[in-house]
Parts: sequence; structure tokens; C-alpha cells
Amino acid sequence: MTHSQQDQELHAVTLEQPTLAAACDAIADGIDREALVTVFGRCTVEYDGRASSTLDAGDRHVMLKPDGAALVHTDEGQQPVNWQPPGCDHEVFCERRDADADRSDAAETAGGTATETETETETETTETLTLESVRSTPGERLLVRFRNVLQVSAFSGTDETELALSGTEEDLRQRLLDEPDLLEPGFTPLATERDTAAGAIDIYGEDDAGRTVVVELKRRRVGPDAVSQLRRYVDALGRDLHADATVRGILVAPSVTDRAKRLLTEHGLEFISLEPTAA
Amino acid sequence: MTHSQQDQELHAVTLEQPTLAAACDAIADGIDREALVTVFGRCTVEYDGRASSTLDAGDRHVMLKPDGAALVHTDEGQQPVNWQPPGCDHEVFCERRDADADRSDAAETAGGTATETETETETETTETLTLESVRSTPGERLLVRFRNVLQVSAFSGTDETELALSGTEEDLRQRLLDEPDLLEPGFTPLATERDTAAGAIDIYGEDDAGRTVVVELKRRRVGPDAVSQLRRYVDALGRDLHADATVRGILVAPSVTDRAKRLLTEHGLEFISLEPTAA
DNA sequence: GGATTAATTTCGCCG
DNA sequence: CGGCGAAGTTAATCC
Repeated sequence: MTHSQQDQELHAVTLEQPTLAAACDAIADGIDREALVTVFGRCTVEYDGRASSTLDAGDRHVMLKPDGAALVHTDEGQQPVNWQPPGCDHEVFCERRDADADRSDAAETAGGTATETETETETETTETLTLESVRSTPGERLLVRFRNVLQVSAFSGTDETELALSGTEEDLRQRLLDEPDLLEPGFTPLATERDTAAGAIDIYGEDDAGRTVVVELKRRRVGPDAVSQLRRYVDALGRDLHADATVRGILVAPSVTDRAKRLLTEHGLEFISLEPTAA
Repeated sequence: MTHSQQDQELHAVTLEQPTLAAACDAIADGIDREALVTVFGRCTVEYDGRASSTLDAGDRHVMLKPDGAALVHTDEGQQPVNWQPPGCDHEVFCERRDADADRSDAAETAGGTATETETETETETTETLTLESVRSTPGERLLVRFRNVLQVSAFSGTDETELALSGTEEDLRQRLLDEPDLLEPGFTPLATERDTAAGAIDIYGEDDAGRTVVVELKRRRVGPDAVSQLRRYVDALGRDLHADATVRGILVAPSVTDRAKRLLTEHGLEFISLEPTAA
């Protein structure tokens, strides 16, 4: 438990307004030490892998995690504008680079007089700091190129705790298994995750008349997709069992949309309103 | 265009090892100035809203965005361990708080001698820095309580750019519309997003024999859910049109899983392999 | 590693 | 604001 405790000791190293070379060293050191590294500054971003994307120059916050994840955040949105999943190798390097290569904010100079001769034809070279995160299976690559870095930080710490979450579909399942009458009086659960040719049924059981019941659980209000899912299981189970067997399909969720309600009716399926947690 | 340019000028303010009071002031100031604020330190996290969760003390990186988003990141994973969507109000305050309230790392003291009398019964009060992000519709609240703050930063900048992304389902749709023969010779697209009682069809058209065709597009390998979706649209369209109309359903994707293939066959649906981008 | 499905999914579009 | 479906979804679980 105490091995490499020094590496995980809580501390943070920060550089403000560093030169690109100094930023590069600090980032490389942070990656080596398996710290959580953040970089803030003006950058462009390129991604290529499952899809492809480019992002022109803007001010963004980049986070490199020791597990290989990379996150590029703008000042808006919960989701990063670009990212890389855990399992990547992070690299950082400085290079002299032709400034014309990413002239992303040069377009704003429109409307000038025709006599303007300020078209910059000389090849300005600028130093650039590049972050590269690569993984395979599937092969994908993220490139973040900074021309200005305002801050670099490397954070170390420990987090051995696990999130305790309630209100999930699993909670709803337990609630129904603990009190099957919540579905309807006489319902008897026989199996969970029962496999069919179309996938696994959440709860498989029978009603008080001995009819087979397929229960599909959703932790929140459901739409047409959940109805299709239930229908798929009912169909498959009907095929798996004797052809003449009656199979009831019951969707359990807090509520359904109108369209879902209609689809349920069309296919002879039922709905029971129930939430993951009581009260 | 130049209004409040000073507010958006690129800069970063950082405090290292601040007192909780100083951290509180800096965070409050950053929120006021609509900066992107980050806090690193040891904290506990509570969430209550669409679900509920608690997280014991650990070292984490918290980001507060000016649009109201909040992100709590550990050193692992692409996803934040806790978060709040855009649209929240961020608040920060310091308070003296009973240390027993969250004694989350006191459990590690096991294995001591039986004569230990160090059980801290005196009520230690500790100053605590609390971040609170709240929104309504749906009502949900995130609480992050720090007992130590190692760093606070406030970042300002501009990002007017938009991500240019390719390899999406929209690309696949355009590819098929530009060259309908990629589906099959003689296919004629008639509409996109054609509405049915079960939802909108990606591409609606007819084959060279005049039969109605429903095309469902997926940018990547598909499983049973996509087959269900296609089936839903074919069923609905069959109901919408004359009862005797023949409706073909074609799934277009790079590939399908075995189970999906089986479901397609069972329901008389077809599959064409095609990727979002050529080559 | 692939398949399947949940998720505090998030996000965008549209009525 | 709610409904609906895509997403470079991510993440967990099972095989």
C-alpha cells in the first residue's frame, strides 16, 4: 500500500506564461511522473480515427491523464470538443513550424481597400508546442498544437474511493425482485438476464395464471426504442418456446411517451409505472 | 464585435496553495468574470437529482464553466466522476464545519492495538470550501467540499471556431443521395426524414420495380437495436400505406453483428455494406 | 477483443 | 420545453 507513496503524494506544480520550451519540459515531466497534466492556451486540434475532425485556433483547456485519456475543453459544454480515450500514449514536443500551415484566424481581414499590399508572402516560422495522443484498436490520433501557452500544471494525488450511485436500472430491478407484487399480484420472477436469440431479458417470470412474462426495465421515461426492445425479446422468446405459448411483455418505467404508448398497444404489450427508488 | 473585449482577453490567474478563504475569493471572482475556473485538491462530492451519489474524500480536479457546466475529474477515465450540465448556477463559500460530518478517510486506521484511545471524540471543526452547482428542470444539485485546495485557476479566452467533423451518418446519407446506385442499381431516393407513426425514416425511396424502400443508415457496425429500428419503420410505413403495399427495409452500415444478421433475415430485411466516406 | 446494453448518457433538431 | 435519434458516444459486463 505504501509503495511509491512519494509519487502519489498530493502536490501541484504550475508554470505561468512559460516559454514553449519550458512548457514542453514541464509537460513531459508530468507525463513521466504519471501526473494529471493540464495546459491552457491558444491551439488548433486535429483528430483522425473513427472519424476525422479539425478545429481552428482558439483558447482551450487540455487535460492529459496518466491512464492515457486526453480531453480538450472549450468554455462551453459538458463534453470536450475533442478527446482521446484511456489507453493512449501521450507525447509532447516543440518544433519550428511554418506559420502558414494553420492560418486559421487570417480570414477576418476582409473589406480592405484594393490597394492593400499587406498580403504576407514571407514565410514566417513560429515555434509550436504539440501534444500527440495515439492509440491502436482502433487506430486513432489526436493532435493539439499550441502557439501560446498561458499555463501548465501537473497534479498528483490519490483517489481510492468509489462512487456510490443510486437510482439506476439495477435499483429498479432489485426493487421489483424484492417486491414482485409491484408488477402485479401473483407475479413470480424466475430469472434475470435470461438469454434469447434477440438478447437478454431483464426479468423473466410468470404471472398467476402461469403465463410467461417478459419484463423490460427502464430507469426513466421511455420512447419507441424501449418498446422495440421489449417486442424483440417477446418475439424471440415466443420462437424459443412452443409456438402456442402465450408470452406477455411488460415495460416497467416511470412513464412513456405518446408514441411509445401507441406502439405498446399496437403490439399487445403492457406498461407498469414504477420508479427506481421508492418515494 | 469588440464589446467586452477586455473580459475575453486571453489570460490566466493562478493561486498555489491558497488558504481556503483566498481560494474562495478567487473562485467567486472567476465565476463573476465568466472565466473557466479550475480547482484541484482533496474533496468529497455529493450529487442529487436524476439520481443520487456520494463520493468519499479524494484528490480531484474540478472545472466550472461560465455556461454553468461543472466537471469533477479523477486521474482516471474519460468521463468525469461527477458533473453538472450547462445551465447551472455556480456558488462558492467557506464555512466552519464539523469534521465528523465527512470522516471518509478515517477508516484506514485499522489494525492498531486495542489500547488505542485516540478515538477523536472532541468535535474538531475544520474550515471547508464548498462548490455548489444547481439547476432546475430537472432539479439537481452538485456539492463539492474541499478541505484542502492546492490550486485555483481562472482562465479567460475566446473560441469562436466550430468543429469540422467528417465520417458521420450525415456523410453516409449524402454519399447515398449523391450516388443512389451504391444501394442498388435503379434505386430512387424520394425523401429524407420522412415521418411515420414510428418515427422518421432516414431515406425513403423506391426500387427499379417501383417498390417502396425504407433505408436506415448507421455510420458504424450495428447490432440488434438498429434492426429493430428499421423494422419499426417498415411496419409503420406498411400501415400508413395501403395494406397490400410491399415495403422493403434496407439497413446500410459498414457491417452487422451475427445476431443482427439473424434478426434481419427473420424479418425479411436486407443489408448493404457501405461506409460514411469513400476509400 | 467483440457483443450487447445502460447511462445523472450528452447533444442537436424540430414541433 | 418535450420528443426523438445520433454520437469519434463512454462504460460495464459477459462471453
